[in-house]
Parts: sequence; C-alpha cells; structure tokens
Amino acid sequence: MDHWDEVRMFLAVAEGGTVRAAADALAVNHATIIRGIGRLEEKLNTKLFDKLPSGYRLTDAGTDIVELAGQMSMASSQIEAKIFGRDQSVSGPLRLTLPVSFATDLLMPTLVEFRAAYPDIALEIIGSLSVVNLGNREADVALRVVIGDGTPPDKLYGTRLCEFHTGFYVQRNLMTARSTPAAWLLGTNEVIPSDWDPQGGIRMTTTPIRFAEMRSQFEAARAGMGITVLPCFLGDADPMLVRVPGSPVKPTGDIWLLTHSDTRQTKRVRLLCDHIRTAMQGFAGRMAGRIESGDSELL
Amino acid sequence: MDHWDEVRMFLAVAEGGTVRAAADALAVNHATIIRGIGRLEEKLNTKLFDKLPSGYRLTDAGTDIVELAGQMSMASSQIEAKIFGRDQSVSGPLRLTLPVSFATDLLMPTLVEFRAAYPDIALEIIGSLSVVNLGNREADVALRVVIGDGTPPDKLYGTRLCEFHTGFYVQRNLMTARSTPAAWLLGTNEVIPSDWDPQGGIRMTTTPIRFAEMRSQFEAARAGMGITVLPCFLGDADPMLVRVPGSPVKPTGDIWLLTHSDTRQTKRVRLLCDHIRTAMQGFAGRMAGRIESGDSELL
DNA sequence: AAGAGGATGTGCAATATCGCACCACTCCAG
DNA sequence: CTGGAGTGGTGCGATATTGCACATCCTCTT
Repeated sequence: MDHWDEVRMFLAVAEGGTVRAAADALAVNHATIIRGIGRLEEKLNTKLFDKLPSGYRLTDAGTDIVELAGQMSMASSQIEAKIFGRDQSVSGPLRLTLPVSFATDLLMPTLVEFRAAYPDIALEIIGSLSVVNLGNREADVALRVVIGDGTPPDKLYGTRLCEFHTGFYVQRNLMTARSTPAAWLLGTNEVIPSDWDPQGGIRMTTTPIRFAEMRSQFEAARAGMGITVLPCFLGDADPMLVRVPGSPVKPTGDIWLLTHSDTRQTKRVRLLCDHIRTAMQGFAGRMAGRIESGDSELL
Repeated sequence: MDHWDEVRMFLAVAEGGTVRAAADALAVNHATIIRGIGRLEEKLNTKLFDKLPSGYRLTDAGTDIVELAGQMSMASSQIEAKIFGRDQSVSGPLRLTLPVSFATDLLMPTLVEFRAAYPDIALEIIGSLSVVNLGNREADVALRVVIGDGTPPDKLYGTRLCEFHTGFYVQRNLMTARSTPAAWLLGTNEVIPSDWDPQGGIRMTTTPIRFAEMRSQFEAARAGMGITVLPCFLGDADPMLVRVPGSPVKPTGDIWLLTHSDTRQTKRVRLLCDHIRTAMQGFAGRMAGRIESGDSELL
C-alpha cells in the first residue's frame, strides 16, 4: 500500500508542530501519529522531522514536501466538497419515473411549477410502470400504483400518498342515446370485468376491442366506441365522459412515492418529493373518485 | 482516518476499469480493492461505480472526482520524486525504462559495466515504450525513440543522443537461394510498406504474418520466414541476416535520454545518464546503419 | 528541589484490515 | 449446451493497525 494516509498524518504534524496537536486534529491517538510518521520515514528512507523535546520540527526534506502534501489535502477536500455539493445543490440531473397518464393528465402543471421554481435542475421524466427503474438507478424518484399493501422492495424507501380508484366510463352522448350498442374497450392483457354488467339500455357487443396503449384506449372511449375502466381522476375530469350509471367505483391500490436509499437524502430528491407530495394531497379527492362540491354535473 | 488510501484504490479502478486490474496495479488482493471502494462509497455516502458484469464503470459522481483523485496521485508522485532528488548517495534504487530490444541486444554490456562500477545501486530495468512511466515516476531515466522532433513533455528534461535508422532484413540463406517465396513479417499494428517492393528474385506472398511481440518477429526473420523491418543495430549485428539488396535504410527518429526534473540532479541519475550517453556515442554508427570499416561483408 | 504539565516513546489487547480460497454470475467459443 | 475465462463478491484465518495505559524525558513554575 502506498501510505497516503501517512502523508495526511505528516501534514497534520507539520501544521500543528506537535504529535498531540496532529492527533487531536485527526481525532486519533497520538501513538498512531508517531507510528505513521515512522512508517512514512521508513518508506521514503528519509528523516522528515527532528524529534525535539519541544515537539516535531520539519527537516529540510520535510519542508520540501509539505507543500505537495498540502496539494494532496486540497484535492482531498475538494473531493468531499464536490460530492457534498452534488447532493446539496439544486442543480444537476434528476430522473422521475411515473405512469404516462399521471404525467400528462394530472401532474404536468405540478412539474411545470417545479421546473420554474428550480430551473437549474435538469428534470428527466420517464413514463413507465416497472419498479425496476429505481433498483437499476435509472431513476431517482418513482411514482407508482401499488396493488395490495406491498412493502417497498429492498433498498427502496416509500411513502404512501393516497388511494387510487377506478371506475367505468362511457361517452356522454352514447349514454343519452340509450340505444347504441357499445364494446368493451380493454388493454392488452385485461379481461372483461365479471363483477358488474352494464344496464339501463347499454347493450354490450360480444367482441371486446383491445389496445396496446392506454392513450388510444382512452381516446376510443371519448369517441364513443364503448365502455372502459379508467382511473377516476382521468374519467371524471373529461367532459366528454360520464360514469356508467349503476357502475361501482373500486379502490384498486395506493399511490406510492418511492426513492432510492442512496439518493433520497439529496436536496434535489427531497425537493421534488415534497413538491409532488403537496400536489398529490390536493388531488386526493380526485384520485379517490370523490366528486368535489360544485362538480355535481355528473350524477 | 480519512481514507486517502481508498482514494488511491478508487483512482486505480477508474483507470483500470476492473477491480482486478486495479489490484494488479497496486499489487494487492482484489478483495482489498472491493472493500476499499466500499469503505470510500460509504464514507462519501455516494455510489462511485456501477457494478456491471463486465466491470466497474464510473457513475456521474465518480466521474466528477476522478480528476481530483488524479491530482492527489500527481502530488504523491512528486513527493516521492522530491525525496528521491535529495538523495545524493551512490546506493539505493534506480529505475531505467527502455525498449526491450535496446536492453537485450545493445546496452546489456553497458548496464553490466554500470552495475560492476556501482554495485550498491539497485538498478531496475523496465522494458516499455510509453513515456508515461517518467511522469508517473515509475522510472527515473527513460531511453526513448522519438519520431519527429518532439519536445519533451512537461517536467521532463531530454537529451538527444543519436539518430535511429531501420532497414529491411532477410535471412542470408533465403537470399542466396534466390527463389524461395517470402512473407512480410509485421507487428500487430504495422502495415505493409508501400514505398518499396522487394526485387531480385524474392517473391512475396500476399498474406503477411503478424506478431504480438518484437522478439518473435525477429526470430522468425532469422528462421527464414520472410522479410521484416528492423532497427539497423539489430539486423546488421546478426550474422544470420542480411539487408535485402536494393532496400532503403530510412531514418525513423532520434534516440532521446529523458529524466525527471526533480531527480535529474541526483548523483545516481547523472552517473547512469553519463554512462549511457558515453556508450551510445560509440554506438552512433550502428544506430544510423552505417557499416563500420572492416564490416564490408554486407554489400 | 520538587512537582505539574506537556512533549515523545512503548507494551499489550482490541480492532480493523488484508490475503487466500472459494463462490456465483456472465459471456463466448467450440 | 457446455466448459473455460473473465468478472465481482465473501467467509475465515493471518496480519497489521490502532487505542489505551503507562513510561520517560524536558521545561518551567512554585
């Protein structure tokens, strides 16, 4: 090993003048300093200090290298400062992953706000459903819908923000006509809901229509193609859509805010989490499918 | 303690790309590197490397501090150099780096002489072509072939010793037979010389043969495998080889003797440089490919 | 002169570090 | 698909480092 730690001891003694002062400065025992200096002198094969009764005094050789040792110390300090600065600065990269619909239809104003408040943070938004991103360190913060009461995976810290409800939605005009046949609009792997049958004039076709993307499914519902299951915050907010009368509003999970244990203490991450948490508190009613006062148009 | 040694490990891994390379470079066990990096990451509370199956790759944070770690390493090297430079005794370590062929086939008697004259100097001979060794203080004196008129890099002092010529060589018997097909014998990255075609009965095969090491290339030429470019001092000295008739002898650079500014004034370094310089003066003719009087056997 | 205080050294036990041998995994060629 | 060569990771005994307590020496004060 190359005795860099001993150089640090050397510098401490050179600056403090005595072994004890150096030991105090480095928060170690003074014996450690004595032996460290001994190892360094042996390795360099050179006396670095005159050991006087009043303390250690630099020899010529020691004087020659004290400035270089200072350069090492300077660089070391800058390393710590740089790492600390990375954590605490409100600039630099910050990756957020969340379901696409949350980004486009719910949190976009919130994110715009955040961007305006901290313009030096390079926010990167990754639309995805998989939790892997966090474990992979592909993202720093993740907003996820957790079914059941799942404990966050290893190394991840999570905060439960609010409930998440879904409902059955259909185009408003289709509802008033009361006679048009409608199709089930499903995602790729979804099955036709078996716990509820539409009534009140809606006649379902036997063949469902499947979509590879959530967005096209949503637009198909707005265009009057049929009935689909949507997050309440999406369906209730769209004037083209109404809940199917008699259909249930079901809790289908909770919204969690997940962070990686390594980065959750950095300022950037905390700022973003606080921002999202505050915003989501305001959205809790919409997320749970509760109709706000004044929005009585729906039922 | 402040983990300066761990910074050294970090730098070694950053430069080597893998834990094992770093372990080899620092001459420690690879487990030590893994734990050292672990301690450093824990101390800085930041991931410095992505641990991929193919090796360690720097994270953003790691990239931020690799240059500062380099500054520490630089300062550490200069400390060693400064201390070494104070040592005026004719004993102790002294490292010389030069191309392998120069050591084995030209300067070995000179070095034996030097060793006999100063038996207390622990001479270490490092066969290498890279100039980095000096700046890193992996060596104290370097003998190098400099293409063009390169000024020595920062902090290095250089003396131009003599010219350096190369020629085309082939086995003597192959030449007298005048009918045997021969191959181009090339180093790993060399290309077939386009400025000269062998004539006079030598028929070249289309497929060159490549060698990873200079030595095997040389021996292949001696065994009659084909034609190769060699330093004149090598080719002319070997009775098995002759220059290909009609082939040019080209100047391909100059021989420089390089020393580090901090150590060039020490007695050991000056003694070795003087010794080598004197010897190379006697070799100037051979280096330039000039045939000494009495050696008229060749042309 | 004697003692207090501050300095450098040192024996010994606790602790941390290291090296060896081994494991698991990935990649790639045969 | 299998074996070898590369990678990182880990348990355990050996080794080195550290911290504590104590010893020694010098100086200055009382």
